[in-house]
Amino acid sequence: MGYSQAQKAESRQRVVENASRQIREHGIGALGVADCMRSAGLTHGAFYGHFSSRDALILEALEHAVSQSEKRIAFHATGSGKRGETPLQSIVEVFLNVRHVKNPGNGCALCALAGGARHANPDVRERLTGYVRKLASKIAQAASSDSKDAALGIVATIVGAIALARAVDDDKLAKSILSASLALVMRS
Amino acid sequence: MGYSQAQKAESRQRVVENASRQIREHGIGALGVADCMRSAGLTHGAFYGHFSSRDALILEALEHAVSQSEKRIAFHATGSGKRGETPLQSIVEVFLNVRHVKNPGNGCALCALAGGARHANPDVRERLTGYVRKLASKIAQAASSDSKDAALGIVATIVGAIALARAVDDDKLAKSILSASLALVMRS
DNA sequence: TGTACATCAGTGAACGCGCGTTCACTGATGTAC
DNA sequence: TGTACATCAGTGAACGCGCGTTCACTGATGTAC
Repeated sequence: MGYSQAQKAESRQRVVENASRQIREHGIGALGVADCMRSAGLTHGAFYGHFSSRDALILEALEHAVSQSEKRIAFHATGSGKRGETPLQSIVEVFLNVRHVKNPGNGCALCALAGGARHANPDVRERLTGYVRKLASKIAQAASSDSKDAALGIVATIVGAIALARAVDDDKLAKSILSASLALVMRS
Repeated sequence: MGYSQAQKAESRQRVVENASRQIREHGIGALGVADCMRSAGLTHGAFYGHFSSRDALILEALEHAVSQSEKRIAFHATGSGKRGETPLQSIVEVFLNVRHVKNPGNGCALCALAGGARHANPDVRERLTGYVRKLASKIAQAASSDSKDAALGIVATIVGAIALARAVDDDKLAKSILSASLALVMRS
């Protein structure tokens, strides 16, 4: 039907963004070629004009999600949160809140994918590992007194709290998990 | 070829046990009907003589894994660990060790499945939610001074630490995650 | 500026494969006489 | 105790469906003259 080169770039962008949201929302395994093309207003046949394989899209979608998460953390790590909060509290509360639990598609890629990462491509694991390191480093920086290693414990608590809060079928329990985890992290 | 009733019960048991290991090792989505029958020395056609559907087996396999995990916790919660350890440390170290990270198939069902639970059946989520509550209660009991709510933070840290240590593609980083998480939990 | 044509983004049908499920069949088990 | 037969655990072929991938085709874009 005729499409300009600019439109192709936009299509591709839309597919990657939708896929990035979808892998966080429903998991990597749930990402279907036909689905993600349809959600971008295209038919599945056009897929291989944009990506060499489903795995290639997954890697791009992951990269999109992770780099978006990293940027968000870098922003909040400046301590530009509400007044009266420590930098550590400011950064931790970006993760440990009900909105984040309810919206995995726009949330932290690690929280959404950590549980299934060991069944994923080496490439996927590598990218997530890099993100773990960066996140720990930002948190160590915000806590200033802690070593980078100690920050890994905070990362683990955050990831576990979000995974559990999403797994559980009781909203009240989910909230308790969030607040208990926040308290545990801040008391350390 | 002729099989006794006793043999049928044994077959069923073998299938459930293998499936229980497999969902923890490779995820619920990776459990194939033909695979799990083959691993029990049978062909796929016999499956529906034992279970009404794949989902029914998944639920039984989960039940097997969870109740096994619960029993193990109940045992360690008696404080029968090594001398010189607090009951809390004794129970937490059942989870936070390298052997557990390397052997998901024999490990804690929650640590293995929490990440993917929100994509699972309501039945699966319900069973895991019950396990979260029981685990928190046992940990609160071991820590004695803490409220049951505070124990949820410890559960989150444990689940996150194991998920991360398994996700990451660097063994040294995995060990750091474990020790940092143990330190965080014990310092609380 | 206008015309001819090559390019290429997207379409939609088709292929191959794996997987959950069904089913007709087999043959030892174990009960009835 | 021995024989006849119904039961039923397990076999293996087949079905239907979804999904990743391929491909011949379409028609507007945008370049060459």
